[in-house]
Amino acid sequence: MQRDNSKKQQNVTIYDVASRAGFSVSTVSRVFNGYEFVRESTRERILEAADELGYVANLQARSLAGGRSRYVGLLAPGLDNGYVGGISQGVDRALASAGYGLMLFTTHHHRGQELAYIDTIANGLTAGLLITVPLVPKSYVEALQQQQFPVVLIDQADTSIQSSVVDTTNWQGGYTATEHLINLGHRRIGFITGLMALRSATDRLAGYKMALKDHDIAQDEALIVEGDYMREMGYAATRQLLTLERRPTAIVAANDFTALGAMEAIHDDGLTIPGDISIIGFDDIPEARVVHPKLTTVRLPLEQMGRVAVELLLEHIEDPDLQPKHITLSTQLTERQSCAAPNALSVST
Amino acid sequence: MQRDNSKKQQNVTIYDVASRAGFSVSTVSRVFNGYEFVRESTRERILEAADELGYVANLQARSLAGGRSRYVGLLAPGLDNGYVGGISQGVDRALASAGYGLMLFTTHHHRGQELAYIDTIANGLTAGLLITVPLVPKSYVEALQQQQFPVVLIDQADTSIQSSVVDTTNWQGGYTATEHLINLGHRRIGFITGLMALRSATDRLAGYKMALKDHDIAQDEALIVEGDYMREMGYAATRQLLTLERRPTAIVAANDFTALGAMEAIHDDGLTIPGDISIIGFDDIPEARVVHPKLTTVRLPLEQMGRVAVELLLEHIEDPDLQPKHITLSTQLTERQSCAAPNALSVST
DNA sequence: AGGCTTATTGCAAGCGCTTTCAAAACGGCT
DNA sequence: AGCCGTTTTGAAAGCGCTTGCAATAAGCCT
Repeated sequence: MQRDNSKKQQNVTIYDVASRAGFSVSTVSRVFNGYEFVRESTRERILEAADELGYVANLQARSLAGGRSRYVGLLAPGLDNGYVGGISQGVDRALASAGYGLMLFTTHHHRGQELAYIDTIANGLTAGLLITVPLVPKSYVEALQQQQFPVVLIDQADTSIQSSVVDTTNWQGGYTATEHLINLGHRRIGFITGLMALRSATDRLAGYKMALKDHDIAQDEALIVEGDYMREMGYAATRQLLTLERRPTAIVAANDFTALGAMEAIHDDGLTIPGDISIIGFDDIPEARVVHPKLTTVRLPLEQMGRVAVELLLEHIEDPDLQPKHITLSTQLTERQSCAAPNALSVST
Repeated sequence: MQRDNSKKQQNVTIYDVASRAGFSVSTVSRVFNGYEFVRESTRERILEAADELGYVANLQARSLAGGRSRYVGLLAPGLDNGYVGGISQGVDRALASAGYGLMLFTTHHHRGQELAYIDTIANGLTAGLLITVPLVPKSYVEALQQQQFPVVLIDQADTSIQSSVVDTTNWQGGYTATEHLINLGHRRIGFITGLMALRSATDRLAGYKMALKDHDIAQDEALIVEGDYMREMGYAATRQLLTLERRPTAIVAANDFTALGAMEAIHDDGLTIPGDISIIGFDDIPEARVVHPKLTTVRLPLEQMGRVAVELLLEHIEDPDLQPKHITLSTQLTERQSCAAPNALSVST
C-alpha cells in the first residue's frame, strides 16, 4: 500500500490506439476480437496504429471485462517426476496448437495450497483446469463444477467424482505385464504395489492377480508387498522380497520409480537383471530408457493423455453444458532389457 | 463474441462481503491487503463474512486496479529435461515460501511464441519474470526492461544483456572435471563440447584446456569434438572418439545428456565404464543417479540457482530501481561410479 | 467541556477492456 | 427524392478491486 511500484508510463492502451486511428475504443476492441462487421479500411488503419504504438492487449482487463481467457491451467504435484513431465508435454503441445497458453501450477503436496491455487485459477485467469494431482479433494472439484468451471481430471483416483476424466487401462496393464513374465517362463512373480489409496494401484494389482489365476498359478501373498509408488519403498520392498526363502524370479513394480528402486536393491544384493531376476515397471518415464539395463515397462501414454485431456477440456470450454466424459487410453507393453526367461537354477528351486 | 460463457451467478465479490459485514468495500479491501489501520473488531467481522460467503479475491480485478500480482513467471524451453526440472523446483519452493505462486510458461523452442508469452506476462499477470530459455533474443529482454519489468536471467549466454543474471562457474567446472581425471592418471582425455553458441559451452571447454595446460598435457585437437548438449550428438561424438587410433581413456562431456549418449556409445562398442573408459558429465540431472554405472558429474546447483534467482527477482520487484546483479554459484564435483584410473593397457598405449 | 491529534472508514474515481444499445451511414429500391 | 433494411460506429455502463482524499469517530490534554 505504501510502496509505489506504479504502472509505468509505457502502457499503451486501447484508448491510445483508438485516438491514433481516429476511431472509438469499441471499434478497436472489435478489431482485436475478430468481430466481423468492421470495414476493412477501418480494420487496417487500427491495426496499423496499434502496430506503430506497439500495443499489446492487457489480458487482465480483457478477462475482467468478460473476455475469454486463452490460457488453460494445469495443476500438478510438482515438476520433479517424469510422470508429470510427460503429461505436461502433451498438454503443452496440444494447447499450443489450439492457440492456448499453458499455465502450470505446482502444489508440492502442500495440501492447503491446492485450494488456494484452484481458487485463484478458477477466478478467471484461465479458461479451464486440468488436474493431475493424485488425490484432489472431491470437494474442490465439486466447488469448481458448481461454478461451471471446466475441469478435466487426469488419471484420477476417486471415481465418485462426477467430472470428465482421462485415464488408462491400469488393470489391463497389470495383466499384460504379468502375463509377459509368465510367458517368459516365470512362475514366482513378485508384485510391489503402488499407493493403495489410489485406484491405479488397486487396478494394477487386480490385473496381476487375474493373470496369475488365468494361468493357473497359485497366488502367494508373500510375493505381494505394499509400496507407495516411490523409489525408496521400491527398494525396501524388494529387499524384503529377496529375503524370501523362495525368492521370486521376476518382479512387477507398480510404477517405474518403484522399479528403479527395485533394480537398485537387486544390484546391491549382487544379483543381476535380468539374469537372476526380471523386472518390469509401469509408466515408461524417461528414466526407464536410461537405466541399465533398460527397463521393460508398461507404457502409459503420458503425452497422449495430456493431449486428450486438452481436447476434452476445450470441448467443455466451448460448451459448458457438455456432459462429463470418461476416456480411457490403453497401456502398452514396451519391451526392453530387464526381462528374460528365468535361469534354470531358479526355476528348479 | 457470440457465445455466452458469461460469468456464473456464483461470483462472490467484495461488495457482497462488504454489505454482509456492514462496511464499505474499501474497508474490506484494506482487510484483505493487510492494511494496518483497521479496527480489530472490524477486521474480524469482515473476515467472518467473507468466510461465510466463501469469498475469494479476483486476481484480475485486483491487478487491474493496481494491486500487485503475487505470481512470478518462469519462461522455460520445455518440461522435458532434468535441467529445467531442477531449476523450476528450486524456483517453486523459494516462491512458495515467499508467498508467491509460480506460473510456468513453456516455449518449446517456438521462437515466435516466446515473444507472445513475454508480452502476455509483462502485461501484468505476474510481478516479474525468470528466464531459463538458453538464447532469449536480447531485444525481448530489453523491451521488458524498458518497461521496468523485473527480469532475472538464469544461466544465460548473452553477457551483453544488461540484466540480473544467475549463473554458475562453468569454467571452474570444466577445469575441475578435467583435473579429476588427470589426478586419476588419465592423459588422453576427450572432450565433447556443448552448443558452442552458448557461453556455458565455451567456458567449460576453456576450463578443460586450461587444466590440461596446467598439468603439462599437450592438447590434441582430435580429442575435442563438437556437440550440442543433446544426447544424440553425445552418442555420435563418442563413436567418433572411439575410432581414433589412440582413443581416449576418459571423456569429459559438456553436460549429462551428452554423457548419457556417450555411455550408450561406449556400451554399444562393447567397452565398459569405467574399466575401459571413464566418463564425467556436467549438470547432475536426476538421470545421472540412475544410469549404470552412476554418472560422476560436475554438479550444477540447479535447485539453488532457482532459489537464488527468485530471491534476486523479489529484490527487483521490491525495488524497481535496483541495479542489475550478477550472481555466480559454484559447481561441485560429484563423484560416483563412472570414473576410475585408466587400466594399464590403455595407459601404455 | 472544548479543542486538537490520530485512528477508522466511506466516497468515488479509475485500471483497460468488452459489450449492449442506439445512432449514423450506406445501398438499393420504388 | 424518399423509404427501408443493413452495415458500421460510438457512447456508456460496467467487470471487481485499489486508493487518494475527505469525513467521521476516538482519544487525550488542558
